[in-house]
Amino acid sequence: MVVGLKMVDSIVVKVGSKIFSSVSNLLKHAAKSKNLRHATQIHSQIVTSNEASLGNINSLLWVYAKCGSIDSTLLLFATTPLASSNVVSWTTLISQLSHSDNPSRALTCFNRMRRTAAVCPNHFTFSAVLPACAHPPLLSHAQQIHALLLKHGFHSDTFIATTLVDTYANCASMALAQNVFDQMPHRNLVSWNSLIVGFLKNKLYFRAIGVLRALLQKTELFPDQVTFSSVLSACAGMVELGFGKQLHGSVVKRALVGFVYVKNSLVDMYCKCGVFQDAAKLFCDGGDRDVVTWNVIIMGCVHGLNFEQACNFFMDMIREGVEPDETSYSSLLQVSASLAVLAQGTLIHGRVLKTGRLENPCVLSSLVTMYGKCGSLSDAYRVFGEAKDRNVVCWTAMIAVFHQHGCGNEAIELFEEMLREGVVPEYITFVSVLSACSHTGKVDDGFRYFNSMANVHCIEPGLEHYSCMVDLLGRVGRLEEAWRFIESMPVKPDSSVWGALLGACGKHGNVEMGEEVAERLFKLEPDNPGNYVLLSNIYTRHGMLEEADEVRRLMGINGVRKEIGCSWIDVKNMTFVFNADDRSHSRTQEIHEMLQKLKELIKTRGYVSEIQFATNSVEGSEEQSLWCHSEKLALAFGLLVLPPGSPVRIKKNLRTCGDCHTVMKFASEIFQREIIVRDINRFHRFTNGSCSCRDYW
DNA sequence: CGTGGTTGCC
Repeated sequence: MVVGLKMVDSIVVKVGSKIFSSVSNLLKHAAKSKNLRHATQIHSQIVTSNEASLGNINSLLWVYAKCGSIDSTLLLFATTPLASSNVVSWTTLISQLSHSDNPSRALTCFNRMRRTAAVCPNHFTFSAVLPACAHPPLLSHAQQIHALLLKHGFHSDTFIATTLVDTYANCASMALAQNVFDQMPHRNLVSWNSLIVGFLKNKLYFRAIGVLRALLQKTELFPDQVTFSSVLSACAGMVELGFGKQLHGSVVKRALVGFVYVKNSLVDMYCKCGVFQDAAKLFCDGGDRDVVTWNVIIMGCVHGLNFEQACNFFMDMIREGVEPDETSYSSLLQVSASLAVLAQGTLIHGRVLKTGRLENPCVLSSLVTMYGKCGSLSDAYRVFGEAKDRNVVCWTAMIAVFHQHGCGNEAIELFEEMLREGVVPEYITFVSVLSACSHTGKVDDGFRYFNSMANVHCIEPGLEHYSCMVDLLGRVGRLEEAWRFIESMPVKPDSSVWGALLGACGKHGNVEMGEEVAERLFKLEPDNPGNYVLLSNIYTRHGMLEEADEVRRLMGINGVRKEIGCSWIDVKNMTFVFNADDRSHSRTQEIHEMLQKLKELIKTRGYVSEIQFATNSVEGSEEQSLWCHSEKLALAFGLLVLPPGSPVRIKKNLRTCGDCHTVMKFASEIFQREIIVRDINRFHRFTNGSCSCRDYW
């Protein structure tokens, strides 16, 4: 805090209780406190007292850099001719620009320095400018600077060559990085670590481990905490528990577990490898923890679907006085989304706003997804629409939300808008877009987008995309084409691809193909009850009851059980859970009376029970078993206890059944209620007798 | 040179 500025012969300033008598001390203090106001005061004093020596100007440039004020730096530079002929001044400017939001200005400056000012770069200049090209689109600039530093003879400088390895790695050019590394006459541990980190950043985990092996075999160097936190991260990426445990041993032996970076990597490695107990043991070892340690363990819970435990850790974290950061909020939003608890999600949204964290792209995308998964399309779209910066993940999230809510056309329109805005789509974006095409029956558009993946966007389609295409063809009944499409795939079809085709066979009642596809699926995933149910339903619909029974027997032989249908509904602050055939609720009597009344009402309007959905029931009692489905029980309860006119929100653990879907449509009209059913993969919003999914799910 | 992170088909 500047208490007073007093001019004597030289500058004397009282800062707090300390007296500073030289410009250089003043500047040091300003740099340390990052006080921009203080710096500008010194600036004007330097100018008025004629102390604008090159040394002072360069120090001041450095202080402005510390304060992060690019405008001040540029102004000082422009108004001081002395600086424009000095390599230190230029280097300070370039370094600051390299680390700014728009690093390409550092390159412009670098070129101006050489061409216009004819100042020769030194090795500080090279290490300042290289980070400015550390992005894939700027690879050619990195190569130009590489050529230049070869000309200046700096390539054998260990520090510069290491910076170059890092730069090429950040340009996603590991071949070039490796080449520079191989030609280095001397390598220190930082050089080795840079190469490891490079492979790590480019997800070439196996190569990162390979570099560690070479480091151990070929050199006398000792890997340090940076080495270990990086290779552990590679193990986490590979889900390689065996080697990860070995590394843990080395970490203990070398007494590096006290470094919080190393510990965090270890905890994360155990979480990602699915051994949460080992992660928790390490987490609780009494050593240092920081916000990342907490985030890692919280994400570990989310990964293991232990949502309640994730919330408990989050509360412990706050109790221990650790301030949650963007990652913490993003994880908690994922919890709210997974549990579809809108109230909790909204609470976190408020907290995010209060702490000014909506700018963060991860938080933003998680928030959009949370509202989507909690059933509020309008809130998701509002958050998306009001966002300032939207990256491809955020767009992808919104596209997916539209799709989950049955708005396939809107999803596709949004994708087109995204392309018009110049946002580059990625792998997952196409999963949602192709699914949207499938659900809206847009076969030609689907193929156009599918082909554009490789041809326009350089994305190799994966199994997820192939499944979408099979679904796309299968849904509109082009089953033979779908089969041929599978045969033409360059990769081996997996259960998701065959599963899409079996679903289509079910929808279109193709017994022969269904049998053939189901046989493959029974081999690929004998434990998945869905395939048995689908085939059995195909048989039932064709009156092939013996064959249907045979499939049920096969299920028994293979020890596969159909998951019990379960629906739940929130009333005030209580959650009421209904299993199929549930008679445990105290108001069961009223619930069944309500259902009986509903059945009679809708029968007069043309409802015929769709008994093919009555699986697992004794012949003759199919209709009765249909009316004991969990979502119907939850609906009846909701109609009984919720105030008239308020929406009925039901969540279900499985796909909703066709008969229930029909009943919900009728009920929404008769009771003039909005009924929202979230099943395992989408939302059904019933209003006035129709569903948002347009009966296509 | 270093830990954690957002989005998905069915």
